[in-house]
Amino acid sequence: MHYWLMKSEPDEVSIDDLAAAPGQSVPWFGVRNYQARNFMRNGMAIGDLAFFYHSGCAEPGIAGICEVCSEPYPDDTQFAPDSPYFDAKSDREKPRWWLRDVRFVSKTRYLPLAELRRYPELANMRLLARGNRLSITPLSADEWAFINRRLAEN
DNA sequence: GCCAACGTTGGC
DNA sequence: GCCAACGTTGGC
Repeated sequence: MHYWLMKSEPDEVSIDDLAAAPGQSVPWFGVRNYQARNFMRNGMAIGDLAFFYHSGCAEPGIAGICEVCSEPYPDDTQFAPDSPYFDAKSDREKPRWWLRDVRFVSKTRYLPLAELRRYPELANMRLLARGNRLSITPLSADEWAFINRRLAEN
């Protein structure tokens, strides 16, 4: 079992959108970074849990929890010329970009990035590393447990 | 294989 | 809107 943090722009897919989706699950489309792709394709397993993080908004932070619920498969948007995620260099024989489906688990209290930064226990968290831009990052079991305790407060 | 230029991410 | 940091591209 591994733990993850997955960023989504709430304008595109928010935690509420995930909860309202058919089957309460969505394909995690649009990842165009090899490291993040490798985490999804090779690092994840069905049943892994992830924090659902809102980024690119006024106050970024953790908004809920989701669960990996499919094996990896090619991201369709890479083949759609009218999609912002279209990749002309990918082809169906050998797709570049892979994704998994994630399913809604719960909505949490909103835990802002600024609060995450205040906890010394999270000093080594990948998300908080200087200049980090990865949209999918792993968490240690300790980090996962610590954040869950903070979420249970208030 | 190096590295400069460029485009993108994402917090502020 | 700004800009620091990063990943990718492509010329050499």
